[in-house]
Amino acid sequence: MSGPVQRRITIKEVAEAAGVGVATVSRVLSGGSASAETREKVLAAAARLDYRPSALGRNLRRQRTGGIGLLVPDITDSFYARLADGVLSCARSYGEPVTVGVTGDDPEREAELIGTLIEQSMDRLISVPSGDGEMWAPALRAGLNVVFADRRVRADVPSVVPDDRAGVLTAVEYLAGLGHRKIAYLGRHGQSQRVAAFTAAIASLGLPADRDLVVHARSSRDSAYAAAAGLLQHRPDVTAVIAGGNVLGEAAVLAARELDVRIPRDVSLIMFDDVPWAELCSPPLTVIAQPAQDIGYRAAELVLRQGRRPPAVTLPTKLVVRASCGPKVSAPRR
Amino acid sequence: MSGPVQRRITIKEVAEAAGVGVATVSRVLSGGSASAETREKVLAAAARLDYRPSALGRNLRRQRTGGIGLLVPDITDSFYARLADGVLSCARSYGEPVTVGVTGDDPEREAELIGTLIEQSMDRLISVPSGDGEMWAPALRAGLNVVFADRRVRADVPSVVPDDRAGVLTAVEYLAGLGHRKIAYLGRHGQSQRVAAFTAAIASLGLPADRDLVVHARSSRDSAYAAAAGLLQHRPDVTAVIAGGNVLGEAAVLAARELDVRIPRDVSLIMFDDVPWAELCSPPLTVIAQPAQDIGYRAAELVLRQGRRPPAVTLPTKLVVRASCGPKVSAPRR
DNA sequence: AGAGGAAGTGGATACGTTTTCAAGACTGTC
DNA sequence: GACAGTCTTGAAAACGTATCCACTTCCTCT
Repeated sequence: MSGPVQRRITIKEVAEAAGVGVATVSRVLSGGSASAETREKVLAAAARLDYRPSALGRNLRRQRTGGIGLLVPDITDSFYARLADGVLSCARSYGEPVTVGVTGDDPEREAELIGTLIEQSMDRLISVPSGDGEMWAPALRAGLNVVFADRRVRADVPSVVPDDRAGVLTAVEYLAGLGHRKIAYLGRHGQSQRVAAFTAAIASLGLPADRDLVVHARSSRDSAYAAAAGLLQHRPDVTAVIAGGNVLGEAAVLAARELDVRIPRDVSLIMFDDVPWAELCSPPLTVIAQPAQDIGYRAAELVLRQGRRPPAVTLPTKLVVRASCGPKVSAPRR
Repeated sequence: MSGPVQRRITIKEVAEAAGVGVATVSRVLSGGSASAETREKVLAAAARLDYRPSALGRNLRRQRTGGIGLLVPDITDSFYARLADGVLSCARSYGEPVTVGVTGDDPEREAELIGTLIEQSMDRLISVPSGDGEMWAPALRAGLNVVFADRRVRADVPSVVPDDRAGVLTAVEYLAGLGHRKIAYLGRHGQSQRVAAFTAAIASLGLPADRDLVVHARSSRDSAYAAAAGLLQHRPDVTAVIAGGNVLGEAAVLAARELDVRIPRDVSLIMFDDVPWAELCSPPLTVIAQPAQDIGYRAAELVLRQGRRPPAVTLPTKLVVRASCGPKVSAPRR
């Protein structure tokens, strides 16, 4: 039914049509030097034949595939979707295709995806690393151009991260200012940086340290809900919680509602990451806004620019006060 | 500073190490016939050298790049993010990398991205088409394996779409049942299918037809807000609106709040696409749930299976009643 | 035992490009 | 007018793989 597929035009045919050698065509098309007359002829022939250079041939010759590999834990998470959008936006202005992989915060899956990308000879990679980044050693040894986003787990890899320390500190200070002393942190695996910032903030403000006040969830929504519900249920003494991401925050609101814990009367909630629905939520959520898109964009810039690269760039976060935090009530909730 | 990058192992070296010819190595590794003894030797040598076949060489030889190209209007939109997640999930089980492009619902950008992917010799493409799909003609002529997702704009391209007709009809019937007669549709460009279903549903229920009751927005959040606000402001007679997607719904809630239009007292709202925050919203949003992830997964299956492909698969939608719709009040809002 | 066939194997080729290299054409200077 | 220098050009090699084809070996059937 469908017509005969038309064979692809090669550089050889263009050369023939223009009456020059293939080398000349290649040079003209990649901006090398050539006489005005030849350039004219080649360009005309290429246009006439609608020639499109094959990335396959070029890549094999150059021993590297263009484009960028991007590894995120969960593309369904608004934060990573925005991060990806930033990467895609930057890559588009360079005309570079982006190959996306979802790690699910699983180091094993991440290693597997790295393998696939190496097989493709992708030499530029942006990743939100899952574990401690040890699986990156072979990739780095192979000369890959790697940039980490959102998390900084290796000193030898340039990273673009939000200012976790300042963000967490702001949140903790804000809650402490409202009288809260038992503050819990609801995080996901892989956020070691942020957890460290949390315990440091707690300590610096002289609040009681309690390891059980940091709870971890996997990347799935179910896991987030379970963690949030568990926290709310088993620790009636906590009066404020910081959710380490928008799906954690969503889970916290849901769990609170289910358990009949009122926000902010019974517990105050601060969510990391400002998402459009935070304002629509009931109550509107106080958040630590993170420049997700910028993180992606800057990471892409870093990985595309060949020049010397700064070891790390940290982007500011911002506290956006809405209505999910209130003063601590004296009576502990039942 | 960084150690010497280690050169890549080639099939030639494996052949040498195994004491066989390159052809044999290739055959063994791609599952061709070989004696048990040779297979053993080759596999051992490959493992010992940690050989990874180069996708570059293979692709050039095969005249096709593996992997899937995926084109979505906006990866930031939860619907398309979930759709992409479905594609990625299916592709992963086949070990195929996925290259993602963002079209912004702009046919020109879409054409540009198609060009980039053709240049990469990608021969499998999944797209949420932006316009009427005319820019796909060259790609199809080039023999590309294309599947449309979410929208069906060409009969000669297999498509995986939600059941727009049934979904819209359900929504309109539900609203009509509550007494609403002036129902507006807030859509985005590219959703011709759904708009047609809307006008058809309106007609089939004997409601007054009014072309101005369907309003269009571009893919950006700003545009969505402007469209929603405009509709709410200029048409005080509409008592119910159907938002054709989650960002439209979000914009409608925001605009209503800004304009002091109460939901559902002043206007009822049904949103296409069930998102986690719909339940968290105030009021919780009544929605038409769409199987976004399934759409992506099925599309990926279709594009990966070489066999005969059905012209179209339609996935069911579901009305989820929450609290954003109420009976029509007799007095028109001011 | 000889013929016929099947199965295993490796050399050679092609995929489309970029880049090197040497040769040719041309310009300017002494 | 000869020579050094610059600029332009095309033939050829290389990138790593899959596949064609011819060759050898081994088995089976007459």
